[in-house]
Amino acid sequence: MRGPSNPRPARIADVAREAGVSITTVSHVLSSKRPVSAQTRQAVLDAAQRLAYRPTVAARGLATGRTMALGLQFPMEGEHLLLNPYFPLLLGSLSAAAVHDGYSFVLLPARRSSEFPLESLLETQRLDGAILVDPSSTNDLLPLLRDYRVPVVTVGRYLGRARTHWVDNDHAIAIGRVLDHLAEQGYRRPALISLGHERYSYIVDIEDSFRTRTEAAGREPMVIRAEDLSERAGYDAAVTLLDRADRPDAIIAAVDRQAIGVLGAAEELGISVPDELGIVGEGDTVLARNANPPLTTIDPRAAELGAQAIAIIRQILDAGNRPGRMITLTVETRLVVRESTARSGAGPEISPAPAASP
Amino acid sequence: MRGPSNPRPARIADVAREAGVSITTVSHVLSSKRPVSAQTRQAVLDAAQRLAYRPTVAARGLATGRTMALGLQFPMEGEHLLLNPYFPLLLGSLSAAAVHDGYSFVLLPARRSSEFPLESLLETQRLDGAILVDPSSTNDLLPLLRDYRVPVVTVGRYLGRARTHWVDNDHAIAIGRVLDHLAEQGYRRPALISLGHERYSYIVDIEDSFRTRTEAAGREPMVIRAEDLSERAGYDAAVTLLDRADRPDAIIAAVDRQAIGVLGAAEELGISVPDELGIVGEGDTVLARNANPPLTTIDPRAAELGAQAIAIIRQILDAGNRPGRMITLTVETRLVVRESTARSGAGPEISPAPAASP
DNA sequence: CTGAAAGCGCTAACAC
DNA sequence: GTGTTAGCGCTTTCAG
Repeated sequence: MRGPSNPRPARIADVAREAGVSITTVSHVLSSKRPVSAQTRQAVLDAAQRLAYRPTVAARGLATGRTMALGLQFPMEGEHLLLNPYFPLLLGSLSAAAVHDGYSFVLLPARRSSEFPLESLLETQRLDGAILVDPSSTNDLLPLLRDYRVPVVTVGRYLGRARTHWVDNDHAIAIGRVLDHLAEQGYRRPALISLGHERYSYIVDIEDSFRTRTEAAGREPMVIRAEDLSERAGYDAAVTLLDRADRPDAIIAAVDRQAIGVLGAAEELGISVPDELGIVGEGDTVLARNANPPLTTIDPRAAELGAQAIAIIRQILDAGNRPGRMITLTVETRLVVRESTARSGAGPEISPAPAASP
Repeated sequence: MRGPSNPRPARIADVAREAGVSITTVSHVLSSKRPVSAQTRQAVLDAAQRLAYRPTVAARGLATGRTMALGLQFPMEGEHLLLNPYFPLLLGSLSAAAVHDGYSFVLLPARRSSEFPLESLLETQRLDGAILVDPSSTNDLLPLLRDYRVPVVTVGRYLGRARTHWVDNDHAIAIGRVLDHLAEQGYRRPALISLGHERYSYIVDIEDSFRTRTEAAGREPMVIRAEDLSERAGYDAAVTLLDRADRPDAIIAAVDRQAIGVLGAAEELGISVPDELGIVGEGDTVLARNANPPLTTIDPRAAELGAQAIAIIRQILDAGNRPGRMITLTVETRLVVRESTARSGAGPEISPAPAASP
């Protein structure tokens, strides 16, 4: 069935009447801000369910002084070459979680510009909080939000001066898993393609853990920094790597887009994948899935990242943000093994997806 | 100077006091919903200005029954290969205009999925309206929004059954300008790279107008459909085109990303740009600007498109949407001439940017 | 042309 | 453990 069913949405008073209690009680059942007897509680919940009750966002906002709007910024503007097919996944999960909690978004630019009334927005206190995805350390917005005391949660850590709440992948574990997998498949000289500038925590993390792990294994780390996250940059980096005397037999790329470029380079140079060269990407995007051969990739678990980011915001807003006390959350990645590293001919395998660790 | 200045934002009552009138009058001045004497009006405006007054979105929403939230959907999810660096520009302008009018966004997925509580959102939280950017004709969302009577404005026309309000570029004029320019520069056999599926009005428009114009000039239209909007697809299409006996001496690509691919193909085949081949892109993105040589491109005037889309929404909401009466707005593009078509060695030129035509 | 006052739906003192 | 009630800031009848 389809189409609108409730001509007039249920109000809190309707629920109260239906459950035979006062609206106060309904309010408290829904917010759990004061104890309610189990019986009453259940009656209210049932009534709310029956009437498909949803609090009116505006009314709640007016009463609590909240706006129910969150700032949202992600690496798009001015850095188009960083466009990452993983963002859509993340945005989807952020939006789903936000909708669930009654929040909507104000899309924020990474840098101030005359076109966007940023100051006026902040001045009039219209944001309850803000979520910044992969903020570069040169991000203009973060210091500004701090000045205006807007609680900020970043997805990926901010490397600038300010401290923020954050949720991030555990990239050390991720790289460890990749290297273990490559070793198992008999690859001996893995190389890493990262990014030409270290403005993202993600890049720093994968470089560091790759270096550490490789050196621990008694090998010299092969790391090359690509221009950007594009296929082209991946291609260029791969060509350089594969031209070396001690050429790598496996390449880990910072993102799937680059990995696609690596694949192209291998193809062009007549290097067979996965036999002569293993390739690993990151993002678990369609790019990796649809490649030929399909690419082994690190799944950052975007859905989890998004949900946790919103959860942190809610926690801060509900608890009345003790300043200085930062909430940080690590989400484990998942290694998705596909043909691009399946040297042994074993079928694809997928590592278990653990829950976020607190 | 920086940081929060107003500890307590001004309320409508403050403005009323400051101007020596009632809050009713202030409200009416701001909404122009009933006549107010010029004197009083000015006094109120001045007071509001002085106090930097901004209406509280939640309060207004409560009083009017609006949510002040707009659905926003653009081609990201599930169609990652369509990622277009022009979207960030458009999103920026949409967001700026929305903020100005007090609106925030709920990011909507193009297709229903179990992860996103779309039905529940529509049942309850009621969006005031929705903006769909380049909706494909197979878009799931549009029919759903219709069923729930959410006013929809599309950027680019929707080719499915339903009619919507829309704002769109005038692609016929755009292609005309490009062809004129190419002819001036002495190019005689222009070809067009479009998209493999006709699900977007944009693609239909440029193909049609290219065909019409070329045939009118007594030539056979050379049109090839690329796989997607990626550099790779542009490259592949260009290689095919440049392999023909009657090979084109100019290529117009549907988007800048493809045009970059065309450039790569020319380079690889040893075809000089702009001498042997002229290249034109679309989007006026950094991709075109930073290419070597810089690419001539069609500027869709994203800022104007975004502002107009929001303006239409506001008009519908304010006027009380007479159903059936669709608002449509055409925004003229601008041709940005750069080296990739500068055969005559003349410096870059830019066509004037006309205002939106009503 | 202008004002007073009654809500809009919810939260949170303040009672009991 | 539960209910009464006074706002939150704005729009909008209804009076004047």
